[in-house]
Amino acid sequence: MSDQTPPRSSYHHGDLRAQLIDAVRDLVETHGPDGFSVAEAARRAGVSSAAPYKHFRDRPALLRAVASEGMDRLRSAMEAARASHPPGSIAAIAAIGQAYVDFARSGPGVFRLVFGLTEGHEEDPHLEEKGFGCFAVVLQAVAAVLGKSLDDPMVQSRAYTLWTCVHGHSFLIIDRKTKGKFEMADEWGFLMQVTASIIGAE
Amino acid sequence: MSDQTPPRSSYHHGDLRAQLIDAVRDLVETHGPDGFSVAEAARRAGVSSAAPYKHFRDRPALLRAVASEGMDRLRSAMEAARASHPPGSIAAIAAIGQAYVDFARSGPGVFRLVFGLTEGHEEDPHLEEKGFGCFAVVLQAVAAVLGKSLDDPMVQSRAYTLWTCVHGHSFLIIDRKTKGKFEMADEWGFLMQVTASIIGAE
DNA sequence: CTTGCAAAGTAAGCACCGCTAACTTAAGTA
DNA sequence: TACTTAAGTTAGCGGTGCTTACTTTGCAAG
Repeated sequence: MSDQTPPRSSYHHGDLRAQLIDAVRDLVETHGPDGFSVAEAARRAGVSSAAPYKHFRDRPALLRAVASEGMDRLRSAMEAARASHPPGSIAAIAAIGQAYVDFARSGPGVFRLVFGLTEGHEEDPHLEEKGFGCFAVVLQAVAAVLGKSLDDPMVQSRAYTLWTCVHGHSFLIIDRKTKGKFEMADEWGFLMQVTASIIGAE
Repeated sequence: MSDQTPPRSSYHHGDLRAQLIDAVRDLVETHGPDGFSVAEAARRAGVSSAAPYKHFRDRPALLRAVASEGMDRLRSAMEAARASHPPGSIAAIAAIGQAYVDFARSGPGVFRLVFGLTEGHEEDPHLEEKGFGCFAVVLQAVAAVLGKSLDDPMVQSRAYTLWTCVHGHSFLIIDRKTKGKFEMADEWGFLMQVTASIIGAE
C-alpha cells in the first residue's frame, strides 16, 4: 500500500534484500504466513519475480529472515520492559510478559512465524539460539527475584511455567479464542497476579 | 501411504467426503497445514482434482472440516480424562491438561489447525462454539474444585489461567522450543504442580 | 418399468505460484 | 581499460486452486 513500485532509475536496486523483508513482513501481517507469496513481495519491491532468489535460496529462507528480524525486535522489547522496572521485582517479570503479549498483538503474523515451526526451520540453529536468548531474559528476571542462580532447577521451572502462560495467552488472543466470552478487563493485573502466584508457589 | 488409489469400480465414489477428510488429516500431519494441497488429497482418494469441490466449497472449507472433527476428538479426550478421576479433585483438572497436551503431541498439524485462525475461519461460528465447548470442560472441573458456580469470576479467571499454561506448553512442545535446553522429566508432576499453584492462589 | 432430475464424477483450462536456466547490465578492481 | 562477478532480466516448467461444461449414475415419481 505504501511503496507500490516506486519506479527505480538504476538497473540495480541497491537495497532489495531489506526491502523484500519489509514487504514480506507486511504481507505476512495482512495475509498470514501462508498467504504470502514471494512473487507479490517482488512486485511490491518493483522487481521481477526471479530477483528475490538472488538474495534468498527459497521461500522458507525469506520467511526465516523475517522471523529472525522479529526475534530481534521481541528480545529488545523484552529487555526494555525489564529495564523499566526495579531489578528483582515481580513487576519486572510481568512487564516482560506484557511486552511479549504486546509483540504478539501488534504483529500476529510475525509472531506466528517466529514461534511456529514453519517449513524448513530445522536447518537454522541461528534462529533457535535467538529463541533461547529471549527465554534467557525471563530466566534472568526470575533468578533475580528468587535470588538464585540461572541454572537452579527452581528458576528454570518457574520461568518455564511463566513462559507457558504468557505464550498461551498470546496465542489465544491473536487466534481470537477469547472473543466475546472472555474479554480481559485488566491485562496488567492478570499478568501481575499470574506472575505472583507462579513465582510464589512451593 | 495406507490407501493409495484403491481403484474403485463404480463411477461414483460413495464415501468421498469422509475419505477426503482422512487424507487431509494425514497430509496436514506430515506436511503441515500449509503444505497440504487439495489436489494431493484428491489423488489419494483416487479421484480427479476437481471432485473435492463437489463436497467442499474451497480449500479453507476442507481444512475447517478437519479442524471441526479434531475439536470433537479433543473434547472427547478431555471429558474422558476428567471422568477418570474423582470429581472435584485437582487430579481431574491436571488430567484434562494432560489430555490436551497429548492431543497436541499426537497430532501437531491438526492441533495447529484447530487453534490457529487459518484462512477463512471467521465465517464459521460452529467451530468457535466447539472451542468454547472444550473450555467448558475445564470450567466445570475448576468450578467443582472451588465449589462455586460456572459463571463465578474467580472460576473463569482460574480456568483461563490454567488454559493459557496448558495451551502454551502444548505449543512450545510441538514447536520444539524446549528441545535440548528444556526436556520435561515428569510432565504429570508439572501439570499437577501448576494446577495446584494456580487453583490455590488468592 | 420407464423417465427425468439432481448428485457426483470427469476433462480441459485459466491464472498464479515457486523455482530454474540462460542471458544482460553495471559496478568495482587489476 | 578489460575482466569478474553481483544483481538484475525474460522465458518457461510443473504444480496449484478453482471454474466451466460435460458425463455418468442412483433414485424417485409417474
